[in-house]
Amino acid sequence: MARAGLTPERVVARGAELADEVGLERLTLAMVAQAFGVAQPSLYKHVRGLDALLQQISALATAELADALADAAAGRARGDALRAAATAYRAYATAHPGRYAATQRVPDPADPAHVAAGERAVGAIAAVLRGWGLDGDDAIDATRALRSALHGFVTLERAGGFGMPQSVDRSFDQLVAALEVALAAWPAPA
Amino acid sequence: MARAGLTPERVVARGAELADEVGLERLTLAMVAQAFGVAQPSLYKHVRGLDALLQQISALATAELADALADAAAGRARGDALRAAATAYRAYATAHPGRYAATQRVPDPADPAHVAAGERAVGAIAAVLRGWGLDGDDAIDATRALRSALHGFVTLERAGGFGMPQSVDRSFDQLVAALEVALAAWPAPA
DNA sequence: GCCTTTCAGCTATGAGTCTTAGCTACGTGA
DNA sequence: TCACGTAGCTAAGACTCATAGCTGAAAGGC
Repeated sequence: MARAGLTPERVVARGAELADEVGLERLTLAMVAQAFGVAQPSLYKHVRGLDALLQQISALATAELADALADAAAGRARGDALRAAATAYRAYATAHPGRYAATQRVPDPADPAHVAAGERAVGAIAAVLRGWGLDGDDAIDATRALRSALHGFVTLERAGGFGMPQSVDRSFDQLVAALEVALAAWPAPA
Repeated sequence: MARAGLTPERVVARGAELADEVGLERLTLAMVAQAFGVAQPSLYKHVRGLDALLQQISALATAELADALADAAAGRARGDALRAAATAYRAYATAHPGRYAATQRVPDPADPAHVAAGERAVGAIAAVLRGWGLDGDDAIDATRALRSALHGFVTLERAGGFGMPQSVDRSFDQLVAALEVALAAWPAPA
């Protein structure tokens, strides 16, 4: 029997594709194995198990998202950077729902690349805020607010939480515009 | 063998408690059955299956959350109502993580009580916004923004997404204050 | 060119999940 | 008191992840 030529990287990449297609929570080792035309236990030669596979998909996705955010914000400032990064964030979550869901897993401290990717992603958002001169605790608060708004919007959108027929695109534009208003006044008066 | 006295309501209630303890995604029928001292297939006399149980936990939780939001906002207006509702939202998600996760399931159109609970929850948030005189598409956009910010914050918080040591409580207060700023300027200028 | 070693992928197996089928005996209504 | 409905049971099947141990293809040393 000819070898299938599996590698950890290929298994993770295929797993990420399948997660985007069927949803992260429905991803199964049997599915990945079938995609390679291989018996399910064979995957254990390349991945420690389902949980490890999910964690590595998370690492991959976090790195991709960080890159997308950094690319979008590069060469822009203030409102332009905010809009570009927000749009890139939503676009990634929409194009790669399974991967995006995986990014919500906390990085394994034992995986330096994963931890670094997480820091790059948060850093890309924090960098956008630097245009408003925020630092210290204010920058932390604003970063958390921005992440919350974006994450909340894309997950609600994806989950079908916006039932009304009105344009979701318009709502997103308004959300981003509102964020800009809030940032201009940050920190908000008590 | 004495009957255990199961009912659909008791099964759902116990399921919700267990979901809060172990996490919604780890809730298992075997667990619920064990909590009642009953064989696992016995549950099928009261619940159509795991997915139906999760859906009914969702209905229960959505109703509870809607009540909590309505109670918090009752008798308050504008900033007071916003702060009270936001605090109640976060408190519910923190106290009942499993139930809160269940609220993200889209209501089954065939379950009118569930649909109504969802509308009550969204309506409670929309009612808060009425203090700012929003209506039409603006109200929809603002409701979606508010839901996104709150949902995003509590899910990131719960998932351990706020790794920095700075106070999460303070960040939440700042988020709510920023929402108030944004609402005062709604719709934000393009 | 041959032999050895490594290891990728295999089969077999076990524990756990949800789910259905069919039985039994408890509790209730007549 | 008796019959019926049904709550909860056991048994069984299809699926999951995971481990153990085998086999044969590929790669390296001489």
